[in-house]
Amino acid sequence: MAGKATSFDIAQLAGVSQPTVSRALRGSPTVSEPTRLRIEAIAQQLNYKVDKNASNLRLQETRTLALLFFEDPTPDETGINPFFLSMLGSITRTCALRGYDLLISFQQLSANWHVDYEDSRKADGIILLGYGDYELYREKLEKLVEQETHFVRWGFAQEGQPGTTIGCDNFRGGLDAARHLMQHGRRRIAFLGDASSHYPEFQDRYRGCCEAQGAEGILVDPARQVDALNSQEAGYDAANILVGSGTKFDAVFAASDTIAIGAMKALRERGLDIPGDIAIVGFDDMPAATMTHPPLTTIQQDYKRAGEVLVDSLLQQIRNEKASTAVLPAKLIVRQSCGAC
Amino acid sequence: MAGKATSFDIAQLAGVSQPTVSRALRGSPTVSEPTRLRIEAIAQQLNYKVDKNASNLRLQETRTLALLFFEDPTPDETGINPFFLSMLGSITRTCALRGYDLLISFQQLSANWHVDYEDSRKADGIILLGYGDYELYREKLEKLVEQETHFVRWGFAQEGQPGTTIGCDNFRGGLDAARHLMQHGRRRIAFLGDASSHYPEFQDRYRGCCEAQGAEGILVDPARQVDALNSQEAGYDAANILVGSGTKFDAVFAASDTIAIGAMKALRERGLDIPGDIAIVGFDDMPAATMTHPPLTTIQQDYKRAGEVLVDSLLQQIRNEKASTAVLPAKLIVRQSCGAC
DNA sequence: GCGCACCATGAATACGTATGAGGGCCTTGA
DNA sequence: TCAAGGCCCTCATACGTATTCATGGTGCGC
Repeated sequence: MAGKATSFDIAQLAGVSQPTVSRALRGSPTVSEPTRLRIEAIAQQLNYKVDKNASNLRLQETRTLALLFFEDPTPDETGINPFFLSMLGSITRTCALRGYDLLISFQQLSANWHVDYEDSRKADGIILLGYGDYELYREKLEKLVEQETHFVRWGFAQEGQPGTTIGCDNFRGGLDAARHLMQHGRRRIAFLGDASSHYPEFQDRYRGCCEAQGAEGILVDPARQVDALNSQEAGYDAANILVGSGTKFDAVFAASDTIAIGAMKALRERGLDIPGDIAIVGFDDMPAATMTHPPLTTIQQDYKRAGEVLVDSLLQQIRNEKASTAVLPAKLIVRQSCGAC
Repeated sequence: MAGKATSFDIAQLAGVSQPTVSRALRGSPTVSEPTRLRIEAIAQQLNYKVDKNASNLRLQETRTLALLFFEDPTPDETGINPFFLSMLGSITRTCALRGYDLLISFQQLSANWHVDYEDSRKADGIILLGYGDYELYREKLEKLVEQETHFVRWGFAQEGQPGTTIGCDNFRGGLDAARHLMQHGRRRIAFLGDASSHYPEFQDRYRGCCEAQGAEGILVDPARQVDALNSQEAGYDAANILVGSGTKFDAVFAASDTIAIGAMKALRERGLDIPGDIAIVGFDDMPAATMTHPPLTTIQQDYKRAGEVLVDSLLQQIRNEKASTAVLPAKLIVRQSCGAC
């Protein structure tokens, strides 16, 4: 037997026709029990596996999802958001459970990769994972919708957005972070992170932070907000700018753990004690948050649940069911950088 | 035009036959220039993409590689080795450059996933990434070889191993780590990590460490080696055992950064100063190594190059060329935990 | 003006699977 | 004994592409 076994090979050995083999292996009730067992035995013996290409061609589906990581600044492999990497495990596992394979890529969204994948029938749908300037890729999303591509996106969820979005409750996360800091006596909370509408996740976190302070009667000082993109360097620079400006603050709420880690380095270099002088809270609960010194108090995004919801929502779309947009809860994880322990 | 455009649709619009369309789009020289241009224009206008399933079926190849993460202990998504995640970026990028897609999975190696993937023609070859008890999966590898599956593995490279392996120079890495510690006055180097043949990477690192000490006339005390699997908890426990045993040591060489981070926590809790009392060197240079306090001196594995070599070696095999086994250099990255700065 | 070579294209077919339509054969009931 | 009906299977075909072989037309040389 040269090459891989086909359903014809099995048919010949079993003394039946090829269609009977196909039906037997798919569990069709029109094949009699003994015939089915005989075919299954031969298939196993030949180590037969259904040829996915042929099967997919016939069925007009791929049983494969595509995952696209994109990051707005240079998509250097070092720059992959660790939070997304954590989510990757959950996504692959969920795909496997649902009987789907996962194709993965780190291309830029600006390439027309997304169009290719579904059109060329490599995948039945696409999962988009990325931070970045929302305005820049909004029109890409609109094009996807227009072409009726099945996709879900991880990010901030808002009315009137193109496509289906799954995200966490950034506003509530910011609210909880600020509340927690205030409960431990901090009254001057600085925010490190871009608060413009181009980075809506960060903006929502900042809004929650402001809301919590307002509820306590604290007037939010805009000077305590310093823009920062999502990198350690940006956090480092932002913290230095903040200290250098002379603005008084006794706590930092960083828009991400990555920013927080950079900020901690800068604060420590300036001789400030964490959490003695400055309490600090991050966002994401990435793995490295437990390894900082002191361990970082942060707002946890449930990456495990997020992966499941992303996959299931996408599969709903593929089955032409109504895809559910969802907002997942964010949870405060208290460690030591906030001074609560 | 219902559904996606096919080559027949284009043929009709261009007033030619389907084979001509196929030839034109693949750049066959037997199609005249004007015809080709006309066809290309129509294809673009219809947003035509070659159906991969049909194409692959016809060509009997998939232009896809499969990546399998496996970890010997419970493959919990939290437990994914960060070093492998770093490599992922490089692998996907290299695949993209070579015109291949990447399928990904976190299954256990014990499932017969690996067999499925190539047999069911979902992928032309497999990349295996995993740490763990080598003896346990050796027979799996032998089975892969027997079935003539194309695969490459990241890990320790040794004569007589089944299949093709790409790895880094663990022995040399261990040697350099110990030398560096000795150059800064440390004479009693402890090793945290399993040194049995079940974990050959760790064993090689330990061997290098011993060799370096021997060259300086230092008698290696076996009491300074404590077994540890690759986790923070294991590092934490091992360091506690070491301290508790009363064995004297002034430096720790950890078999991985993860172990080192756990050990640092334990040492600090015992009131030991790093690097004042104990110098410490890790292995891997995972992203978190820069975030520890103090930043961790470590042996860097070049994940970027590793990803390229893995992909290219696998592609060589697929083209039936002789696949090259390679050992990549390991490089000492000096930070502050070793007391050199 | 005829034959030959050559070029561009069309016709036919294969890749391996899945399914609707149809056909034997056996059972059952009158 | 024969018709009806159910069961199990085969026949034919479709999915969309890529290639081999065949064909028609053109130009060139003698």
